[in-house]
Amino acid sequence: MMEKLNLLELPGHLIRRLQQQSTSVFQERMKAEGFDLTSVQFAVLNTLGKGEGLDQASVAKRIAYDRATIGGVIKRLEQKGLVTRTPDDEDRRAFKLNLTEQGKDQLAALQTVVLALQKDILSELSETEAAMLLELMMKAVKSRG
Amino acid sequence: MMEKLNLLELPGHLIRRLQQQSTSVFQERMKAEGFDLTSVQFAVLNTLGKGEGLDQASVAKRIAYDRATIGGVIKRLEQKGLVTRTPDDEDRRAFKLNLTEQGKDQLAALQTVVLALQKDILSELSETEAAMLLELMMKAVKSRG
DNA sequence: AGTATATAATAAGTATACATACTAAATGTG
DNA sequence: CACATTTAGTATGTATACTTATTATATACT
Repeated sequence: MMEKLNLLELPGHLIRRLQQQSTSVFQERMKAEGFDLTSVQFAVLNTLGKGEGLDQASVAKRIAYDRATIGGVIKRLEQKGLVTRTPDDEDRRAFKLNLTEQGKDQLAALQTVVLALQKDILSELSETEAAMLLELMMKAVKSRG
Repeated sequence: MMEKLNLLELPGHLIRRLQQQSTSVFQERMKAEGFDLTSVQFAVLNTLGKGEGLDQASVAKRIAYDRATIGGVIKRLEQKGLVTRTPDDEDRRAFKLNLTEQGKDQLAALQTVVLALQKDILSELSETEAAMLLELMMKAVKSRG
């Protein structure tokens, strides 16, 4: 008689729970501060913050998403008036992405909020433990970039 | 001039990347072994493995999902012929969930595969490091159960 | 018993997340 | 230049993941 795995102690389950906690904290904090942005949307906004006129594929590569998902995210950011899409003269398949003034303002205002909220995600850990976890996660993530 | 956050070193990003890696490894391995199940579907199957005749809400609570999501997952498991839903005589709102013979077989066959694949998720880490990461993740996850 | 509250499941809506396929355009090679 | 391959973006389809609302049923309380 095969014993069932104790799922709750396996890496896969714990990682998912942590991700769940992470997005949950992000959403609550953002809402509390009066912003209407998901973590993915913020990630894209932040990536566009340097004003390099990246295209969608480049953004996707930088933050490790697939093109299809990022396409949708950018569409929503455009609808919110935070991002503009301009046809790229040098590559007629692509669009150059840039923040609107409103997008820049939001991004600036968000820096403090997002930085602070990151600590809440790991609020159960001490400073040392959190640092250790970050270290291990960075090593564990195969950066296939 | 506000410096943009280096997203790539924040907990939120690393956790998401790890989750991405986790589900990716899970899917590849399952496919390679000839199974057609997602990690969530396996989690539900494994939870039902004890044969307690749990209902959807109980399953959801155990593995920390919301009811709506689990509803869909179970529907798909039912369509695959792995799970049965029987009206609960004691609570006419609920359904008792049980594995079919095929479900039990799959679950048994999956134990080794899933256990093995968990190591691949953290293949960049040494045994000691992986253990440490697990430890920290368990502590970091607020088990609001 | 009658009523307020809580709960199980579903429905509807939004937002990821990714695979696959397709179109248009760019690039590499002979 | 002709042709094969690659790439940018979109479309389609499937599967989470969660919120809010709704319906039916239970439970608690008066």
